[in-house]
Amino acid sequence: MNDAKTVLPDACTDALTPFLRPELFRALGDPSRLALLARLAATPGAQSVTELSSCCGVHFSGVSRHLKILHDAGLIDVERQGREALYRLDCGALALALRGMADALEACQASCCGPRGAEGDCRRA
Amino acid sequence: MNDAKTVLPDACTDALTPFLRPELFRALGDPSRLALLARLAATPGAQSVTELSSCCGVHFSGVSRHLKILHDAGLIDVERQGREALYRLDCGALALALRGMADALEACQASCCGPRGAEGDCRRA
DNA sequence: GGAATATTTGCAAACTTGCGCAAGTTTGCT
DNA sequence: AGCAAACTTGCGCAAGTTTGCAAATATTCC
Repeated sequence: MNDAKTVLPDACTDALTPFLRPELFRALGDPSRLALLARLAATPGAQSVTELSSCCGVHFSGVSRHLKILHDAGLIDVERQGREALYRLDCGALALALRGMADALEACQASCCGPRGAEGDCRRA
Repeated sequence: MNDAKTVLPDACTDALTPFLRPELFRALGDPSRLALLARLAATPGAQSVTELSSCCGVHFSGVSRHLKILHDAGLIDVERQGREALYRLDCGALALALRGMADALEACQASCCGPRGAEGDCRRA
């Protein structure tokens, strides 16, 4: 085994790093929050906390907290209207985060393995 | 306020659901595990637990556990070789999961908002 | 002002997670 | 067989999460 593996310090890692956001994935890592996102995605227009409470079997106070977490992660927008808080999915932000990471990863693989899949090819053993 | 919001039961949700995997995002929701993934992505070839231990300041027993979590989520492959366990990123699986969710989300938005951005348009308030 | 509605927040209970250490397992080497 | 190397797993601890209930905080409507 090579005693000094070549860890590329270059473009590869630099491009990937900004997409490695634990809080974002943590926000996505809970069933109730995923249900909320699905509901937000599947319903036209913005929805209130009480409306959203019906989608996962969680008390509305819990839903309020979940929505805050999603909002803090930049995944949903709030608009206060009277005594309601209307939430809507920021589809673009989420899609960008996910695709950005996918793209960066693949670029990384491509760059570290070399174009001809030589020597230490990472792709499909 | 409409008392009965139209929650689309159709293609939209059905296409999104398979990508809503909490364990997957949970696996991605930890800094040490993200560091491991970055390392795996930036280094050609497979790497052993001990090698990987140097990338996040975590005891190798912890790294072993992290790798198991990533593996269970389908993000990395293991190959046992003698007394070593060689891990490599399953870049395709990860990229597919991320892009799949991004695509499904956007399809969802497009379908639930109608093509002309009528009435309850979800896109950019 | 007072009642009703909508949401947030404090609190406590149950549970999960991340961590290091030590012990166990498997494999290779002499 | 004996020993070392590489990894996994059980244990305990500290810290963090999720959840419901109840109280606090707006906001609207008489």
